[in-house]
Amino acid sequence: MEVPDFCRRASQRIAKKRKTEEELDPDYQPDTGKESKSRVAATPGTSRDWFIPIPRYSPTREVAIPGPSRTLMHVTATTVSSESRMDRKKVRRSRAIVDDLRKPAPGLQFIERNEYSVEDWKVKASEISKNLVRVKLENPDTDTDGLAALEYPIHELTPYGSNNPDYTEPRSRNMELEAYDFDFNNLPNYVMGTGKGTPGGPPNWEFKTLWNYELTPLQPNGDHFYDSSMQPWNKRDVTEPETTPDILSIVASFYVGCRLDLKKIANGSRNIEYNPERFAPLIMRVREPKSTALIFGSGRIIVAGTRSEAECKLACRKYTRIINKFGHRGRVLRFEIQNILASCSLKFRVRLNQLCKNKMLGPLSYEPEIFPGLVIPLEHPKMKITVFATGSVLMTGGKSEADVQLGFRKIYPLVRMYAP
DNA sequence: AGCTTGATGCTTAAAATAATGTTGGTCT
DNA sequence: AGACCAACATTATTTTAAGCATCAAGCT
Repeated sequence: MEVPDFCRRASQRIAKKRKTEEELDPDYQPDTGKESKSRVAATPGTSRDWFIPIPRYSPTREVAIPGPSRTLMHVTATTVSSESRMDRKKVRRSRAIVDDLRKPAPGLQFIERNEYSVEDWKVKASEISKNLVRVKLENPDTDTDGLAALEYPIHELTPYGSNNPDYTEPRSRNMELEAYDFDFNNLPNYVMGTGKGTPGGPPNWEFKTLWNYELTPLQPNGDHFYDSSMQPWNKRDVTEPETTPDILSIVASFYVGCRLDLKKIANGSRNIEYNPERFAPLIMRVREPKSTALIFGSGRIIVAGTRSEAECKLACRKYTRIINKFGHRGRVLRFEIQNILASCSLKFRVRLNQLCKNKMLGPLSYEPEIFPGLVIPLEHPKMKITVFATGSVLMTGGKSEADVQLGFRKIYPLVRMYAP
């Protein structure tokens, strides 16, 4: 049997590692691989001298799944919910095992055993984008759910909704879940912006317009998605938001201008953690302003946890002063705010299952079984905003307080449309 | 035994940092 | 078969949201 190239290299590495470990420890017992789930069991009847390592994650690739329905699919990887830290580590390594299915790889178990037909995989959740539906699958071999997400053309799927006798309610408490609805043609379409948007095309819209008018989704009308004689919105002013976002944490970085002796600092100061084998930098905390710093030997320092730009700068000066007590001559150089996290409550609930179908901001990922929030990416200012069904909003990635306010004002009219 | 309750820890996002580890590809 | 390289993961810090799993403790 021809051994795939990546398997050959893997067995080489193992042999090399075993050799060095044997040199260090004469009583060394090689790992049999029985315990490790990150390894895929070798095909029955073949030698166990090499194992099949899981191919690396590849964003998308067309693969043919062997089995009764040899459907062409795009394969993407996804994360797994509710796994322990170690399990997640294993799962990450075992993501996208179908990556190389299309290549002739005679040693790969899942081709030979013909077990990976679409019918054999348990459908866990789905997400609609364009005319493809994403389905998360459960892999019977690795005992991990959500191992891979496959994208099927919709017309090749059996409807998996309430009409299906096998249908079970998702275990999520969020009963707004409509991800099991595969009927793409009946997705609601919204007319937005100036009202001159091309039917079927991307809506032509501006935030300014959104801000001025509360938009109302129009009902599909025959072959067209909306009736052109109708006004695309109700001319009603959107009320000003009742709240503004509060800054929860700022992450900033700066450079002290010289290399630092972390051992010396660790031995002489309080409120520090230093375990270079576990994590390279020294972790230092001060009470006022309440913050934490990661101090690297290169002289770069990351300060996290402050609640305003002014507090953050003050904390940076404080850490520099502490460091200078140990013989360094540092200054605050190249200070830069890297990330601001802010939150606020909208005071109304948001229908996330409808919001995620809005095409205004591109494809939005919403998988309530994995995480109950809907993440909306913003380009200007570049940040990500997570909206929860309860109306809580989290904003991450902002570079300044002004960014946060601007981002919130941009997103508010959009989520306002989806209030009950 | 089976239930409820509370605590804990994980999921998502962002960002910098940097040594070390892993993995697949290419070349000799 | 082995060297080498590129690219990425991992380790940790901060902070919150809501949902879920998994514990322990207490009660019936």
